[in-house]
Amino acid sequence: MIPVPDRVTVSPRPAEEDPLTASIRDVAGHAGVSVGTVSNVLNRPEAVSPATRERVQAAIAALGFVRNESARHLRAGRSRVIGLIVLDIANPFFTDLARGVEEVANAAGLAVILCNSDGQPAKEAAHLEVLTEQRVQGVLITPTPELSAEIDTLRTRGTPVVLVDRRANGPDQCALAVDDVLGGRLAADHLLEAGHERIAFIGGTGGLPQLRERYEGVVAAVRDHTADQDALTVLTPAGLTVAGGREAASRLLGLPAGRRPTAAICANDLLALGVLQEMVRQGVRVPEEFAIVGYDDIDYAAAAAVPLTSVRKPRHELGRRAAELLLDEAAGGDGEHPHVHQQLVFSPELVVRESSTVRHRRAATT
Amino acid sequence: MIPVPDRVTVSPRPAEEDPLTASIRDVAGHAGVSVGTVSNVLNRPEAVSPATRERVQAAIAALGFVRNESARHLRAGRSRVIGLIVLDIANPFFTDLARGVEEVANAAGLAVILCNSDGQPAKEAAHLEVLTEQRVQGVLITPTPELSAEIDTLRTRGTPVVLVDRRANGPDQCALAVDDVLGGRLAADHLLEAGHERIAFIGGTGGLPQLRERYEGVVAAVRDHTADQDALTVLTPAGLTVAGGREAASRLLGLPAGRRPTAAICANDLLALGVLQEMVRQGVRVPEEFAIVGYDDIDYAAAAAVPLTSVRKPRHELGRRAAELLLDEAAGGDGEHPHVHQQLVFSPELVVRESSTVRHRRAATT
DNA sequence: ACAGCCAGCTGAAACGTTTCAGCGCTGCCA
DNA sequence: TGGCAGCGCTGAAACGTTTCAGCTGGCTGT
Repeated sequence: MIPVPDRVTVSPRPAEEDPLTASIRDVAGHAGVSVGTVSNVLNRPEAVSPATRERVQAAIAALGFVRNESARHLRAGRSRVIGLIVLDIANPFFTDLARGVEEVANAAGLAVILCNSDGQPAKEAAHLEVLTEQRVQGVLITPTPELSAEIDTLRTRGTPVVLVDRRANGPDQCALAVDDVLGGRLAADHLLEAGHERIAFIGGTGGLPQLRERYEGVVAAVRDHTADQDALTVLTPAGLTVAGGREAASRLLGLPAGRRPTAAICANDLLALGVLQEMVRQGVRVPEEFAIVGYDDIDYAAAAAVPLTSVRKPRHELGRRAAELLLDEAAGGDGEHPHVHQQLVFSPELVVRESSTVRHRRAATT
Repeated sequence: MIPVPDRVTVSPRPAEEDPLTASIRDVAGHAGVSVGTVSNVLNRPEAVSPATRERVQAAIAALGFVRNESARHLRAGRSRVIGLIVLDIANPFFTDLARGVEEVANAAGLAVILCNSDGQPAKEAAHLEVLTEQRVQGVLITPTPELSAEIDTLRTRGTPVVLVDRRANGPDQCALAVDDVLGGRLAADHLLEAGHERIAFIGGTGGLPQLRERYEGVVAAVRDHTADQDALTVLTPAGLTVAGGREAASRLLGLPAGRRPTAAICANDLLALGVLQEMVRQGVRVPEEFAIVGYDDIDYAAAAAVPLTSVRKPRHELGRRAAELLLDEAAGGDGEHPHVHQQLVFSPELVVRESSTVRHRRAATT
């Protein structure tokens, strides 16, 4: 025998409406309708008669009611948030990318949780954990070198994950990459054609696949051009930062003049800025005595001591398209067609500025 | 007569555990305990016997269970997210600030939703609305010029709002500001003492209070130094960006040589970089023919064509302290003392580099 | 006149947690 | 030996939504 209360009072909160956090129930009470009707006004206004609708809207305004997303999400099963994990929030490449993501997400009514992994797998994992707890609709990530198990875990839970500036391992996931082999080749060809015979690649050969690709492109171009084994010097900086570039440059300057490269290709623009800064500080004239090519073409590349030649990536577009793919995957397609995983590869383009050209061939700055 | 079902089945989900989204109930079933016990393992592990605890933890691992933050928040009444709204995500000043915020928030187990208002009140309002719906624990904001009504609304709801890089209107709220009058004065004094008699202030006199303060500091310093009414020229750039700086510089160069300033104080470093870039492009030597002082001392200031003299603000520290104040306010104090609203004012400091000094007085670059 | 239908609304279940009253058991003390 | 405290656990309410079956009353068509 199940005991049944003879009368159930459904008003645990005081009749007095609490202005701090009015709920849909308070609105219903205030407007003299049921909670279901208030919900309809919010989500399917056309299903409610104009008179009632106005009454409810007046109550909403009077009480300052704002939907509780957590409750909404709990019931509806899907949240209105996406996550974005980048490698270095201080790198303008990623803020430009983030801007593109935010534009698309906001237009779709979604909030973006922007996380910074600083290239550390532990931080990345911690952020993924938080995003999982938040049950985000999807995650955009520029991952650390090893694709972590956490990413797969998230995907098996059914949360879409789109890789950004990184190739997918297989066809079962969306990814947006840039053809960095081409990028490296463009940079090297440019320097080799200008007559440089010894080139440095600053960025190392391991670590991030994006960097390895750039290195491979450089190697291929150099090999096509010369048989000299010493034509290419590789330096691995401490970090992909301005400071890392400065330190690499001073190492270059420590080489005996005969073996010292006359130009450097840097794995990103921050490194290039650091190299430039150190060269100028040591009295080395750029580009006359030393040419520099950067990568990413961040806005500061054009504003540098000597405007930097750089390999441009469509960072804003990368962000926008990534967000669009994520939303499409999260929605299961666009209504007509089911979602199909795409692996997009963008082509970079070389932007020639003064840092790699003799003054009389000076290019117009952007 | 209320109809009563003769038997209520409480198992709407299949007995088969769904690996996609195991709930606390699935874990309880798997471990042979009640949901309350699972919750205790998660939140008060010391209240559960070791044997049971291990059994539950094994079930959690086996099912890949991850807490649902929405449900947790709904019940507990407080979310584990804070919001940060900045004026320009592309400005490194704000990313450094964001980094400081994230450090503190992550250490406290909170996620940060980073929003970009782009200086537009409408975007700011939209972001505040989303953050309200998310029931964030608090909001850090560098607001657009007019403190919007939405901010007050949020505060009356009981959500802490801390103003960042902005003075509070009254003592009833936390705010962290920088003494920008002092900053403007430092910059102007530096140039005046170096012998400059005509100075430009690039940044306008209205708009953001931070900029107005910088302007006031400059005005005060100039007035202390000379009675010449024409000693100060004010330019209002289209935006606080590199492009805005370039455009302002070309306007300066359009002035008749006799009235043209010999130095500029820029309201931020992006403007200063733009001015520098345009000057160099037009063949004006910096600092010999034209001196430049920036503001914020972002990392790129030191890496510029001519390393920029700039007014340094403690951006990382600003972010950290802001987050700490917000957390303290959200927690209602530190346990011993109740929260007291604080209005912190940081002092900026002038970092002299080459852009404002003749070469032989060259300062060491950072 | 009556069946049938529809628009417009109500009321309750369900989402996944946390919290808390309460229950049974063990061991201690009087 | 009986009472009682405390440990470890259970079970259900509650958080604020959305969703959906179902109710009511007015209108239409025959």
